[in-house]
Amino acid sequence: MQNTEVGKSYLDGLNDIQRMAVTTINGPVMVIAGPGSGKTRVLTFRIAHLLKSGVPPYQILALTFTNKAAREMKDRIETVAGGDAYKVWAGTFHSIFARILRVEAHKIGYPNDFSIYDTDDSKSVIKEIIKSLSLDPKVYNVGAIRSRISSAKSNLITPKMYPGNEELMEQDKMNRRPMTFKIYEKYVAKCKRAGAMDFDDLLLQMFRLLYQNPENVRAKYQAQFKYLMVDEFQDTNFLQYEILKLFVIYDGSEQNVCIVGDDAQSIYSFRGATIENILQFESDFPEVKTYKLEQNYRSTSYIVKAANEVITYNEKQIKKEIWTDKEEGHKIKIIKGMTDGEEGKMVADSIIEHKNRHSLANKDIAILYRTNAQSRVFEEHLRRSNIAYKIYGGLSFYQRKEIKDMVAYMRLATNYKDDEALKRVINYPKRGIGATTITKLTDLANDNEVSMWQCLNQIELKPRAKQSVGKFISIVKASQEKAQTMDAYQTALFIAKRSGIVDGFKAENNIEAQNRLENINALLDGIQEFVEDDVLDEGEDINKQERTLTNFLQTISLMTDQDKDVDNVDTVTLLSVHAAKGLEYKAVFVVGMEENLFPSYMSLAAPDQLDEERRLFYVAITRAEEFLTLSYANSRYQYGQMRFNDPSRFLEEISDDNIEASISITKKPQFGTPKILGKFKPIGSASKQKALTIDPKDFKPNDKSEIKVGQTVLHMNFGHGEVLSIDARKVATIRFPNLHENAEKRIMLDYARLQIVEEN
DNA sequence: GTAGTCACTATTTGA
DNA sequence: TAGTGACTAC
Repeated sequence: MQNTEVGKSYLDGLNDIQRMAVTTINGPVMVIAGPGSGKTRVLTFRIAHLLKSGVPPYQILALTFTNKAAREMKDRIETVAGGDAYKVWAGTFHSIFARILRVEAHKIGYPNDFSIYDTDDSKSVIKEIIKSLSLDPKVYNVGAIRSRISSAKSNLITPKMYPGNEELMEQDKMNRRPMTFKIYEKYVAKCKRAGAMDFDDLLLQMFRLLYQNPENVRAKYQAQFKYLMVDEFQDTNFLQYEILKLFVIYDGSEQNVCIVGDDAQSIYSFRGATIENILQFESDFPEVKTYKLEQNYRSTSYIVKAANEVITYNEKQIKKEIWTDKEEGHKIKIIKGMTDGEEGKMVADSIIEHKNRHSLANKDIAILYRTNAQSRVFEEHLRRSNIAYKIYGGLSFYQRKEIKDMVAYMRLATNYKDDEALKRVINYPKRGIGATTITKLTDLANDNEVSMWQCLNQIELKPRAKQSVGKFISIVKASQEKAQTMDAYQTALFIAKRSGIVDGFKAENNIEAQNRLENINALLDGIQEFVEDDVLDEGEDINKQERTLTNFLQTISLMTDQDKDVDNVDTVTLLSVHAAKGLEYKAVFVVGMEENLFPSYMSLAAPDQLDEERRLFYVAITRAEEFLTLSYANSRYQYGQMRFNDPSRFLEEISDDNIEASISITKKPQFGTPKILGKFKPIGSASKQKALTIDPKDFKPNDKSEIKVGQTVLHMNFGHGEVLSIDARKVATIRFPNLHENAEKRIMLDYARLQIVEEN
């Protein structure tokens, strides 16, 4: 195809290197894209360019890591290319593969309606296995085993191969978990029996599907996907790369594959991502053309310089230096607090200052931290300063109990073998099926190596239990029938009623039940929307598959809370550095810049991991467009006790030229100062401060006997609240206006620490 | 079978 | 500290 035939206007906005990366569409291409270098632009324009060059959209496969990135890409392609751009196969690895597996799964022995097990489901399965093998659950830590299994899968090590791998076996022995291989074996068998795939399976089974079916499957998809693109390639693991190769490397392949990534932003090695893939790519595709995008369009020069300085401390890296032609801008600010509380206050104050002085909106501002647990202090001070904020991370909608319960019923309706779903709701709402019955059931299922559902009719039970089980069976059967005859919304509505979940909440009739009910309604609304989307037709996304219940379940299980629609409320954003990747803000606060925290203490021993922390810091600072503030505290509460940390080594890696002069870093820790925190604080100053902030040292809880109805009290976490009632068991209902609208909490006076602020 | 209590433990990131 | 899971008492 000649460029001249193609409308050129969209290429005009690109710099030379970007344009090369966009227009080199034949053969393998590698784009190393520094932060803010227009990576997404290149990807989308490249796809647009393919389309305009006459490539049919369904021949293009673009893989990303997050739904958000995929959606953004799709939206932008449509703007640039229009037409049937939505037919491009763009999505996350997991969602694209799930989509293919829905069609092909039966060829590798799974039902096409397979369930998708989330992390909780996997853990629950593993837990049961550990128990059944009579292993000590303290030694055999569920989380550790799960990640062990996950990484085995990601490296294509099957349960059969595992015991033969000396390195793995040796590691397990050292960790006193020599039976890990056995758990792995049972885990895989159990998931298979349940007709379920976990997240890793979506990749692994995709690989198996292609690998084992060279003629009738692999060839088909090789022929279909003529142009492949992978975003954030540095985050791919071994398995993902192997799948990519199955798509691209074969006799007669044109090898039109383009990977985009930045080794300096590789921050997911803990979950199996390996930079090796980038190096490997160069040797697997010797013809590769490499383009380095080094011009940064995002940040002002002090920030760019600081980023470059920091990253040079890492030894392993693809040589590159980002640069900008933007003005120098503002130097980087460093804030130091005595305590984490003070750090929070200072950051909140600084945010106000930024807003006033530089007329920034809330949404221009983000607070980035290493661990989600750090968000609390900042929430508190933002709330006190009346700054609207939102937090990424934490419990997402689909992780709420009532939602998971509903989803479990829906899963059973589409895949009766789904043991995890069955266990979740067999006695929910309570219908008198107790531990004894469930144990019998699991034992029988395990002994016969079938799903629990298949045993339901066969276990011998006392009449009462039998009746209860019968009730459950009839609910599920009825739901299954509905699922086959009605649409997803009708089915869900039916389940909500027939299961008794809705009635249960209605009967409870308190605020919490009310909330849960609302959540269920929100879920139902969501399903309805999902169903009706179909009617709109000429839709936008490729996930416009049939609007079945199965597909709805798939969509939500692959969704994360970062996929929540970003509503247009003007709020400050609080999020972990990991979650911030790919985002940008005018003003960024990177907080908790302390040794043992950032870098995390888990990383200090291993140089590799320390490098990853540094890349993480690199990602953090390059999120900032104009203002970058780094903060730390001399002491902070961690795990319920006061800890003292040195300022982060990363702070010293930025040269003074780029840092605002007024504050210099205390290089030596000052252990002496905060030792006797709060003990001798004059009483007068306490009341003055308390309206703005709760410092632990100003918090003087009253005895539970003094708490009375009508008082205004102060709670360390929830702030001010009004005591509405106290019942006989000394449980107080307190309304905390600061939490969210009319949030009422039931607080046990025996345990809570409350300070009386006003008598009434 | 359930609710309530107690003790323990985990402390990183997330699809 | 807070969240969870096991245990105990009804």
